[in-house]
Amino acid sequence: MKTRNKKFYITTPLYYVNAAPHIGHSYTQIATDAVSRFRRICGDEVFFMTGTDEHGEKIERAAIENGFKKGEEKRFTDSIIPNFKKLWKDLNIDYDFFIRTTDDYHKETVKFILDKIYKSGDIYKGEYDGWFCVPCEMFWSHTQAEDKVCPDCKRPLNSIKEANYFFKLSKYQDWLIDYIDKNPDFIMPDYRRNEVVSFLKGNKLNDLCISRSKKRLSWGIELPFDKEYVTYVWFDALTNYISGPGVLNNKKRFKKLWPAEFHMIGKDILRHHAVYWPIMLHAVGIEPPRTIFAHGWWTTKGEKMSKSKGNIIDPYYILGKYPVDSYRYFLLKEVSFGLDGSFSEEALIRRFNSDLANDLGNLLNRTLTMVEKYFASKVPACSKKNGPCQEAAAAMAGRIEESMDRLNFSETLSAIWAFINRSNKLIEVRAPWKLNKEGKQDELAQLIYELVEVLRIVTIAVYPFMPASAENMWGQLGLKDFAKINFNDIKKFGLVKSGTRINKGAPLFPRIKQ
RNA sequence: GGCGGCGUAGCUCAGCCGGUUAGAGCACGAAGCUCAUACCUUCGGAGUCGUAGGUUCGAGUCCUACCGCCGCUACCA
Repeated sequence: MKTRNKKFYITTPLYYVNAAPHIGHSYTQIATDAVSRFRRICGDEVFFMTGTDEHGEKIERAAIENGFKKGEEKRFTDSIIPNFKKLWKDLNIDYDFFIRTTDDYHKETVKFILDKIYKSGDIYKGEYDGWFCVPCEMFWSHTQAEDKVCPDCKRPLNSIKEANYFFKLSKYQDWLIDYIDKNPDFIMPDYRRNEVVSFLKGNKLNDLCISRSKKRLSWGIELPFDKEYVTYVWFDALTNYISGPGVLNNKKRFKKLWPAEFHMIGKDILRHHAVYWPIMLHAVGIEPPRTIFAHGWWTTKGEKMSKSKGNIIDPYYILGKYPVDSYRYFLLKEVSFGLDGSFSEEALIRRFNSDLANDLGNLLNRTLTMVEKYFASKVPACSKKNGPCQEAAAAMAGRIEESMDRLNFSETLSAIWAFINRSNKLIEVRAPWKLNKEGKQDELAQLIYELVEVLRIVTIAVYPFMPASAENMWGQLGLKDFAKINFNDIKKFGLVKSGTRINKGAPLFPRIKQ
């Protein structure tokens, strides 16, 4: 187990704001939020940063398409940001800091880093050699355009040679291979690390073109050493991870937060994070982040989601039909984090009904009903406060800590559900309705008290995944100070005071009829 | 083509260094119970563990070949 009560810096990618957020964006956010909430209730000082990537050709073009004039790109991105922020709010994403690559301190940081690398000699002027599609105004590399036609529009390409600035990736290739070898947790899951390693060992790295001529693109951060160019968007965007905490403008905070514990990303942008980014940092003498975790994609009916196929899942469509926590739960439970998953409403409903309604919701409901019927809505007193339930809770706590360190959310949830199901079984075995009939009040009180405690514990355990439902449960149990819940209280038994008046409400997760 | 991975019950998957009758969840069938959201609990069925060989006293578990599927093989966010 990693030590707790520490700072914990975690990031999501900066989302490109040329289109509306989709299921993939929401997946990264929800996963990151679950980790952050877990760490917070463990006592860590969490800094969860997310934000938006706003420079580059595609933004410039999207601005024009949306009726903005050249030079008004920032107004365009300003108009898009609220869509993202609103979705994060609706998904209960509790981030600490929102960074935009158009923020001044960020732009200054990018220039500072570029300047530093330029002066150290790792950026040099060379010649970019590739293809250009005039109608699309798009650059394509030789490997992208093997047929010499535009991969987008299929029209013939023009060969282009242009002076540009390059960053010496190649110089640090051996260093990176060695670093990954010595830090096996740097890239997770391991099958992704293997891919990166085999790529690094099998190819001589080409230097990275980090400039774009203003003749074609002006919407970007100007190179500090040449006014004729702006910065390549990836170089710009990656820098956010250090500009946000304040490498330039808040050195104290930066010093405390860096290195980041996790960069959460989708598998499609692993290369940039696992190769370019650590080399950029190394070139300026900053150590790499601890772990880059690349998660998988959601497919529908076996197909990758894409705009052209028209099979993209809109998070708002789901939120319009199902509770937010059913969506959060589904995404984190359905697959082992890292692998691809198959998304469908049927699967979501199945999970909801069997796990949330039948197992958890029903356990809460039946327990509260018994407190109501047998003890006039007040939690009964009990004499014995340790036993099998406590042991089971402690075992669960260990499994949660272990699996959360590996970001294996589905395993964490399985551990919690084993505890829930154990409790449903306990009710069958002890048959409280029988105890009641037979007038065995002490035994009945003991059992009901244990069940209330179990639910208190479960509430804390599910909180990182389903914060809204946890708050609801906490309230129904008649407990106070929800904001102060603490993971360590999972390991303690007997915290609920006898006499606490429960506050039974509507079923937590009403079954969805198909 | 090269490197890596996968192919186990209807579905989704677990099976670590090879060792008693191959597991889980969901789905399905039966019984029990009544505190509960037609819920919960118990029991049950079915799998030649991709194919063919090999190593071994013994192989989903190691080796070889083949079939099928997937990922990576750079500068596009």
